[in-house]
Formats: sequence, structure tokens, C-alpha cells
Amino acid sequence: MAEYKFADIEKKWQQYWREKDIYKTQTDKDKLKYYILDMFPYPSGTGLHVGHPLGYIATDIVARYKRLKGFNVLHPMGFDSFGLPAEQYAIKTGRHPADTTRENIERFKEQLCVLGFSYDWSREVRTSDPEYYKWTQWIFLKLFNSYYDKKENKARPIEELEIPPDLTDKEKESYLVSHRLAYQDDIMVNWCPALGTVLANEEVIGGVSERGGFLVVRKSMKQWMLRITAYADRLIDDLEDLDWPDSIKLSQKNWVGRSTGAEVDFRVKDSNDRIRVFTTRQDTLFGVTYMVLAPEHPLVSKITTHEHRQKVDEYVSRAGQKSDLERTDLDKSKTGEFTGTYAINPVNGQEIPIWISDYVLISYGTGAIMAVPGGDQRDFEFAKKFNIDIVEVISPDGNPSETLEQAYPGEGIMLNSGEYNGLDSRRFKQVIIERLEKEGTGKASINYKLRDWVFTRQRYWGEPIPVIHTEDGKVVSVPEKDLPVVLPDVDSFTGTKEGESPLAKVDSWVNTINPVDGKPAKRETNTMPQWAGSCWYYLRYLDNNNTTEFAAKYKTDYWLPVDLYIGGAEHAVLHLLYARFWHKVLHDLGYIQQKEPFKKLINQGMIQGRSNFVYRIKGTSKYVSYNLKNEHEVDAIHVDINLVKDDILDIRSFKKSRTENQEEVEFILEDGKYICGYEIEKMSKSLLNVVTPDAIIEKYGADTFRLYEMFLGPLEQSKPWNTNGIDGVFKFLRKFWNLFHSENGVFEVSDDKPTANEFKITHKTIRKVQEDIERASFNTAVSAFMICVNELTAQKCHKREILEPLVIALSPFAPHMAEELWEKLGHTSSVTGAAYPSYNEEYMREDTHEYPISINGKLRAKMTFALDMPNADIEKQVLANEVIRKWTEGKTPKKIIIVPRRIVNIVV
RNA sequence: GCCGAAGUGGCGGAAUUGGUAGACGCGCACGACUCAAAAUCGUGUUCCUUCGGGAGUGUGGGUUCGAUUCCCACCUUCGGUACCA
Repeated sequence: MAEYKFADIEKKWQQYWREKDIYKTQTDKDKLKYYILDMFPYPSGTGLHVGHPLGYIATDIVARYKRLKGFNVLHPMGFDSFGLPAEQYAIKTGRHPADTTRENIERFKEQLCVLGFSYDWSREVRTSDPEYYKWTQWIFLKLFNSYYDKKENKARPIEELEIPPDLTDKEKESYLVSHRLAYQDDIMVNWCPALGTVLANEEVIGGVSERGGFLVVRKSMKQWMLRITAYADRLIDDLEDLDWPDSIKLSQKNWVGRSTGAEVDFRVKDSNDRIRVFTTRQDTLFGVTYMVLAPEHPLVSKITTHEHRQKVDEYVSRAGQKSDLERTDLDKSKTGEFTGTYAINPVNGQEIPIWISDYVLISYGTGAIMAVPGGDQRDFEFAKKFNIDIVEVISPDGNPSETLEQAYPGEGIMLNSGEYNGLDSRRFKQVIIERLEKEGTGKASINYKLRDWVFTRQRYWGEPIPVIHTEDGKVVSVPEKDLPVVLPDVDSFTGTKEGESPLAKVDSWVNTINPVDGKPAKRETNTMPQWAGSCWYYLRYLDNNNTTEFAAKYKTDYWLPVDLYIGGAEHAVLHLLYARFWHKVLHDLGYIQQKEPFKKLINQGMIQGRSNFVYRIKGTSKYVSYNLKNEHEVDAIHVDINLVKDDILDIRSFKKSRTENQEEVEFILEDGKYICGYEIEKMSKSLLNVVTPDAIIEKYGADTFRLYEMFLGPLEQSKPWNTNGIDGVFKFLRKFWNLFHSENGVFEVSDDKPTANEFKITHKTIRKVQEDIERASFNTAVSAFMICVNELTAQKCHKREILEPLVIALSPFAPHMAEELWEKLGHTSSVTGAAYPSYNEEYMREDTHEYPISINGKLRAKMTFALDMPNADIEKQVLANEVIRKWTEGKTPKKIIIVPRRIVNIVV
């Protein structure tokens, strides 16, 4: 029996690849390129767990396969190394984030190398490296110094912006600010006093911080914003040509949230004020029975009558104190106050009351709505509660309903709408806009859910924003030659109580001079969010040592777009939307030819953890086994899965791990064992369910690990981690190995001519594997190899002409073993330089086919016919068949369906 | 609530264009080797069965000669989203 010494083999070839620079990529214009990208990891302190490599293995297989197919492949890797965890760790321990980040990266790299990935490490990027974030800052300045030209529908340098004449200096400045793609504004943010920073929405869960669970409040603060809303239409429309999962495209569309409708002006009674509303249902204008302003709407205090002022003021201040969570709680009933004032409905002149309520959001549309209780469920509930009229203006058939139990939000036929009664509501939508436009009370309009991007964090461990605040209150760019603005060393990583970044405490860094006039000035102390670095890393890989440009034009021209991008679905919206936005800005400014960065996108599923639980009886140190826990009041506690095997707890180790007094710890067992409960959850250190690849690689090797993660199921599907089937994959590799070795372990491959059957097996496999890689179906590719090896083993085939092509075909999946066998076959250069074997249809051709013969769709017999046999002959033979005759019982069949190469079906 | 994905043996999963459901692997059972065990190899393995056959891809209907695949309604699980006018 030949021994498959994976540990030696893998070490040997990893060293070979490193020493010979096998995976170094050149920009070679004469070759077809293929750019394959992984979402780069955040280098956390826990290292790589088994979920990380799933996508990386898939891309590595494709990268190796494409090389064999003759492509010039770019397959780089880097680290998203700015971010909150490193900073939190620094606050706790005082260790500098730069140090811990570097250590974590080293560990990640080591783990990635052990898995045998074919990255070109000479192109590695780290977002926290000053040579990298110099260009992140440079791009920020491009945004700062550009505006969006709505006519040409693209970004242009701010110098080209036509500024209205006769503006004062101050007006000119604010005109510029209102056009720049990066600008400052006062907005409501999630402020977490305990962490001393603003948090992104996704970092706030249920009103408290995701990390630590500290209270988060809403606070108005001056922040940098990026004008992503200027790109709303293009971000939707350009999705069309992308080869992305439909679900991701849809999420992005929904996130941008384009809705078409109309803006309508309602005159305030006895006043010159107008309230502008946005509606998608201008066809329900005749059903408007009241209006609602958001509590923050600027007109609220102006129009509120003396009589109602106190109650309205109270409502406004109460609404301001509510957390987002309270305001968006859908279960609560509607609240609101009447302002005492009325508006005039522009289509029928009716007077309608103006209310305020927090179900109208200041941040969407115009912050005011026309309320149509007959057509909108929210308005309906509000009207019911405050006894406001409900008018039905659309019904499915144009007849009024007897009772109105709820709003009818659908399309239909108009009623109670004056001269428009009987019109189809879809048609009326158009008609009414024409009338509003003619009368000057409204116009067609498009609204977006997408907001401008809040681009500042009050943190240390991020890119400094490269601008300078002058004495006279202006903001100027740091000159390009002075980039990067490097993070200063600090003693303390916490921000100030007032909500300033830790950088604000570093006077020597903050105080600088205005590059324009040399007067004293101050640096911006906020830093960029973690998304910034990942917005453009795929560009830097192309030219990571360039000191004069973010990447040379001829390199971006050649390599872009990314041909295949694989990563987790959790980045469906934010990262992918932000990166597309930056890409389009760079495209508009002429730096990049292509309008989209990522041509094909695949989301790999999440590998979940299987957590184990023990059950402690409340207030005691007694632990009760899973099936007895219902007899007690218990707390379920996560237990480290390393102390559990097959859901049975290792009681002794568990006892040692507890902090309680060990004498007091007791167990209530069943059948002498302590059975743990389990749950499938996210794999995470805090849930004690993390599995690292290390132990598995030690036991089975990296090739087995790679193959097993692929064999687990479809790449896109999420699945809990288990190692139940890993033996099967390991056995397969050993059998493959054995095909090249005699029974006593000596390498032995013959030059005998293969049989037709051996050719057929091999060529079928080569074709199947190729097709499966092309459609990212890696699990079925692995099983195709298994079938092939099983058959060749049964044939005792040890022939070079069969085995050599299979080594090449397997090399993307199990590169170490492939290299070893390739060398043993007598080759002196790496298998990565081989060509993917072509398959010959001739070998697979079949002259006959075994047809399933079914009667009324039920399989009854099988018969083999020549493929060129006429249908009439097949029919005759089928009907003559004994089994078939038994089933037809002499009856004449109504119909016989013969599908060549498929099936014969007899209908009786 | 809305949007999306998915429900197939004991388990992970396969069936690519509507054409033999359960490939491949795990597990399990039996056998070989062994003093024995492990490892390895071989055979079997959807369920029910009166051994003729019958049922079967979440449930109920439909289209079709034929449905895991297409259509309608519903149930369950997972993910996203949250009063978006």
C-alpha cells in the first residue's frame, strides 16, 4: 500500500512555489487576461476559521483552472486592516493597533499559505499602510474637488463649475459646498457616549451598540458626507449588464429605492405658504382628507395656531427625544397633533386639516405627506384614531364598497373624483400630472430612498481626512504632494466627551498651516469609515508599488473589470454600492475606462457554527443534562465545543474550565452521561463554536481540506460546519494516489495503450470537471473525480495516457498532490504551466442507448436500441417485449412517445 | 408586514433544456482480512409490502404522454428590510 504523506508533500511544494515565484503575474498585453478577486479579510485576532477559506478555495480553483486554459490570471490578496476591533483592543490593552494588526496579518498569511493558495503576494495591499491610504486620501480629494454635472450626467472638476456672478465670498463658498461630491453638513448621527464615537447604522442593534451593548443616542453633529445620491440612477441602471445574482441586484435597487410619482403643492389657507409633498399616488388626490408634517418640518412652528401651540410643541420635543427604535416600532398606534391650520387641495379646493405626526419622516421626500386614508393603510389607521374623513377614490370595479375595513392600495377605477370618475387609475395618474403642470401646482418627480453617505468616524484607527480648516472658516485640500496625511502616534485611543476624534487631542498634529496663505490652521481630526479602504483595493492590486499614481492607466485598461468576484452576501449592498460609486467617479474624471468594477459576482454561503449548550439550574451550580432540563428552571449557557464530543460533555474538562468553586459544581446525568443541547448559529468566538482549519489540515492535509469544503454542497448555500464526510474525500485522494503506485508503494505507471472504456471514463471526467468549474459547481466536480477514480481503480488502470491528463485536471483542486505526481511522472516544471487537457467527443460517442420503457409514465422495463434505429422498429420491438405485453394486456396503445436518447413512453 | 432564498433517504447533497428521482460521499448492516480490535477491502442500503406490487422530492390543486423541474394557493425554515408616502 502506497503511503500518501500529505504533510511532507504540502510543505515541499509550498516552499517550491514561494522560492520559484510561481504565481507572480505580469501585465502582458498579448495574453487574454482574467482578473479573479476575493473579498479581502479583516485580520481579526482569532485568525482564520473554517468559514473564511470557502470562497478563497473556490477562487483558487478558478484561478488555477484559468491559468491551465492559457489566461493571464491575476489573483491577489490583501487585508482590510483599519477598523474598530483593533482600536477597541488598543483601548483595553494599550497596545498600538498598528502592532496588533501586523501580528494578525502575519498569522492570517501563514494560514492562507498553508492552504496552498496561488496568490501573487507581491501585490498584497493593506489598507492601513500609509502608502496605500495615501491614495484613499487622494481619491477623497478628487471627490472634494468635483461636482456632478446634471446635464452631462457625470462628475467634473470643481474648477469647471459655473458660479453665478455677484456672489459674496461666503455665498460662493456655500455654493461650492452645495456642489462638491464630498461636503460637510450637520446631520443626526448615532452617538455612543460610552465608546466615544459615532456608529454606523449597521453597528447599532436595537438602540445599543453592537459591540459592548452601550446605549446609543441621536445627536446632531457636523459630518463629512459623500454625494452618492447624484449617482442614484446610474447605480440602478448600470446593474442591467452585470452578471450578478438577481437577489443582489434587487437589494441594491431597493436600497437606492427609486420611486416615480409627483410633487404637489398644497396652499396653506389664508397664507402664502405652500406645503410641497411627494407622492407616488397622485391618482388618489381626490381622496386627500388631511395632511401630515414631520415633527421636524420647518413650517410646523410657523403655521401652528396659538390655540394648539402648547400641545404641538410638546409633541415635537417628545418626538425629538425618542430613539429610532421607539419611532419605528410598527406595533405602536399612531400619534399626532392638529396644528389648527388648514390647507387647500389643489384639485378640488377642499379645506383639509394639517396635522403633525412622527409616522412622517423628515428624511424622506419633502418631510410632508398628503394623507389618503382610503388608499394607504397608515393614513387609514391615523384617520380612524382621530376621526378624520375617509373617502374611497379607487375600487377594483369602480363601485363604492359598502363598508371600508381597511385601505385599498391597489389600482382600479376612479370614483368620488369629480369629472374623472370611471377612468382607470393608471391612466388617471398621467392625466392628473398634466393638469397639475398646467396649473402650476405640481409636476412629475422621482424620489430616492438612498441618502448621502456619512463619511466620518470619531476614531483613531482609520484614514485621516486630508483637509485643513483655515482661520476664516474655510476648508482647503491638503496639497497632493503632502499626502499621505499620516496618523500621528497617540497615548490614548478614546475620543473626547464632546464627540471629537482621539486625534483632536494631539495638538502638535492638529495645528498646521494653511497651504494657501501660510497662516495658522487646523487639521481635520475625523477619520474615514472602514468602507473607504475597501472601495478601491481592487485597483491598487494592479499596480501596488506605484508612487506617482493609484495605478497606471495602461494597467487598469488591461486588467479591468474584475472578471469574477466572490464574497459573502453580507456585503450585498454597502460595500458593493460604495465601490461602484467610487469607481464611477474615477471613470467620470477620466482615470478609468470601464464604467463598472465587477463583471461577475458570486456570493458564497456562510459556514455556520454548531454551538453546544449546558443547562444550569437557576441560582445554583447544578448542571442538568439536556433531556431532563424541562424539570427545572434553567439558564442555557454556551459551552466550548472543544469540551464536547457527539453532544456528550467531557465533565472533567468542563469542571476545570468553570470559574465557580469546583467543589460546588454538580451534574444531573442521564444514562451516566451529560448530554448537551445544540443550535446552529453564526460561527463566532463569543459563541464558543469556532472551528479553525488547523487541526483538520494537520490530520488530513490541505488538499483534503480544500476538496472537502467544496464537496460540502453548492458554494452559494449556507451550511453548518461538520466533518462527517471528510473521510470520504481523504479516501478519494488516497485512491487517486494509489493509481500511480503499485501495491508495495512503488511509483509505477505503464505506457500501455488504454482501452476504449478507459478513454471514455477519462474524457467524460475532463469534460464534466471543466463544465462544472465554469458554472461554479465545485461539489459536483469533486464527485465526478470520485466516480472516475472508482472506475479506474476497478479497471486496475495505471496507464500514463489516462492518468497524466487527470493530474492536470485535478491540480486546481488538490495542487500539492498534483505537483508531486506531476514530478513523479517525469516533468521538471510545475504543473501550473501545463495546459488543461482537451477532451475528445469521439471517445464518448455511444452507438446504443438503454431506454427506460414506461407505460403511462411508470417505468416497466429497460431495452437497448441502436441510436440510428427508426422509431417504427423501436415501437415494434417494444410492443413485442414480454414484460410490456403483460402490462398492455393486448390493448392497443393510444400513443407511443419516443424521445431519442431519453425515453419511450406508452400511453394506454 | 414587505422583499429574497430554500424545503428531496438516517445525514450532506445530485438530477445542467420537462424525460430512468436519490449520482457522489457519510452513516448503518453484513461479509473478508485479524487471536481480537482499529484500519482497509467487498456487498447491500428511500419507505411500505400479502413479494404481485404500491407509495414517494414541504402541503393541496393544475398543465402535460411524462413534473424535483412549469403555473396557482398555502405551510415551514433561513437571510435582508422596516411607517420610504
